[in-house]
Amino acid sequence: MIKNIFNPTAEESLSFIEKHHKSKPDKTILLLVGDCMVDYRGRARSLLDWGERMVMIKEDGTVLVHQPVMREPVNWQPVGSKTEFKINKDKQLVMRSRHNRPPEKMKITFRKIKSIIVSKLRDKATLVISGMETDVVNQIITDPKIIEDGLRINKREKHVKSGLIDLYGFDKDHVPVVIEVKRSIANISAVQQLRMYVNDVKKDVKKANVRGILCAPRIPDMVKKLLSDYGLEWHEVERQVILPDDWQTTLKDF
Amino acid sequence: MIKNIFNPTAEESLSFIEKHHKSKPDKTILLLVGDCMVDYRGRARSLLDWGERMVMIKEDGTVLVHQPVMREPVNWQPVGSKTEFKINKDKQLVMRSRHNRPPEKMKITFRKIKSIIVSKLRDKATLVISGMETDVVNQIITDPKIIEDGLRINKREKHVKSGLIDLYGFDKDHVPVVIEVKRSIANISAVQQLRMYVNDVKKDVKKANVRGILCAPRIPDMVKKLLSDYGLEWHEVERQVILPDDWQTTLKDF
DNA sequence: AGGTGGATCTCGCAC
DNA sequence: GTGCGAGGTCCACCT
Repeated sequence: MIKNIFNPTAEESLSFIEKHHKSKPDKTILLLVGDCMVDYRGRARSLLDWGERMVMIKEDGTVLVHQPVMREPVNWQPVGSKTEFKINKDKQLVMRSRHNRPPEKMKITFRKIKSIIVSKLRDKATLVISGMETDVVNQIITDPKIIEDGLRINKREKHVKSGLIDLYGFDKDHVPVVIEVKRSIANISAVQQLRMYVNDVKKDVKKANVRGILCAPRIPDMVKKLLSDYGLEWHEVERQVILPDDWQTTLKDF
Repeated sequence: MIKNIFNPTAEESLSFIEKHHKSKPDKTILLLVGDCMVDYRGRARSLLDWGERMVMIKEDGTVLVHQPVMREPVNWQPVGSKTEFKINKDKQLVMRSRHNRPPEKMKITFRKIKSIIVSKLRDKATLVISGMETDVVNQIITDPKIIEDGLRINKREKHVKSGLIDLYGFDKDHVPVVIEVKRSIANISAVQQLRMYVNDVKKDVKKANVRGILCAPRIPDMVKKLLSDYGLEWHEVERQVILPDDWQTTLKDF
């Protein structure tokens, strides 16, 4: 199902929306292309002056206002918002969207509407994704010798005073090992983080000898130097992406 | 300018896109509603099975794939991507988008197209927003007794070895004070950050007595406990939002 | 429901 | 260009 109207007046827009969207906003998406201004009040406040944008209302109540550039919507309302349409005293179409907890409201006033589309979208697929930090962590758990021979991983997400250790275990000489994993370039704050964790563990286990290893696909020289200064280690890991077997055929003809 | 076509075949879609979008992709946005699957390879990899979605190509090359729910696009390409359309051997419309540095590519295959819209969007407005961390920082500079009586702010964005101190000054007893400002909920890493800054200042000024205060609209009990453990202080600040004067009239009739 | 941390984060700013 | 931090972050996961 798809319905559309082009260059409608405000009144035509309102009756179109009431006919095709209002009774089932949770079953259809609505697209509006037009010249509008946007007022927002909630966690912050903003005002966006007149301009032509694409407005989308999704089935879950999400509202997105997209300018002609940028990945991010310039304004939006969160999942669970309720949206209503009216005609104001200047005969303009006005859209008001409300959200509770956190309280947020957005008002969009249209002075020209180029197009409205209402459509049902049948989509039950969920994204299958790979290549995230958790994948690297899982990879090390599955095969600890990626880091070094004799390493045994004991715990994932071990809580210490300063935060959460990604991986905790012992090396072949039974020395405690703290591993911090980063999915992209490691930075100085990762070093500080690792340093704190190692100190926490030293106190917890009452041992002076605790190793700390930073794992990342790339570790800049400055960071390596800092790690050396603190007696910490590092390991550059290949960020390999594992996909289900039946993907291979799909991907080869990219 | 706005052009549209409904329930086109793959061939009709291709010629419509070539006619209305291909020659000026940086001057028009393109909306596609249809049943598609998405392959993505780049910083990560993903596969999204068949389903009906809304695909948008913006003037800057950004591509967004939106499912019927969620604020975030399920797939996307960054600003600066180049997109091409073809018909595959199964007579399906295929969209390929490429990006350099970081290398990313996305392939969308359509098996049914419900609607295509091409439109020019004239929009020169930029968002006026308020409620940022700098506001709290400015507020403290303007009126330091918000934190405590006798406090004098000496420097904003003071550089130390570990980073950038938000606010630096002295209390009524001339003891150095380091203030770290967070605009939302303070977390454990903010404590570590403050702790390092205080240590850096202790070394710099060669004094054992340096105070550290964490300012945030909300500070969880666990974080407060950690601050106490380290001999640091905190101050929960009201996050006030400042708007230009001429907004008041616009906002009052929300 | 609230806390915690990752993200194909995105985006802006300073160096 | 690269690095760093904020965001109306969003979002999933866990307690």
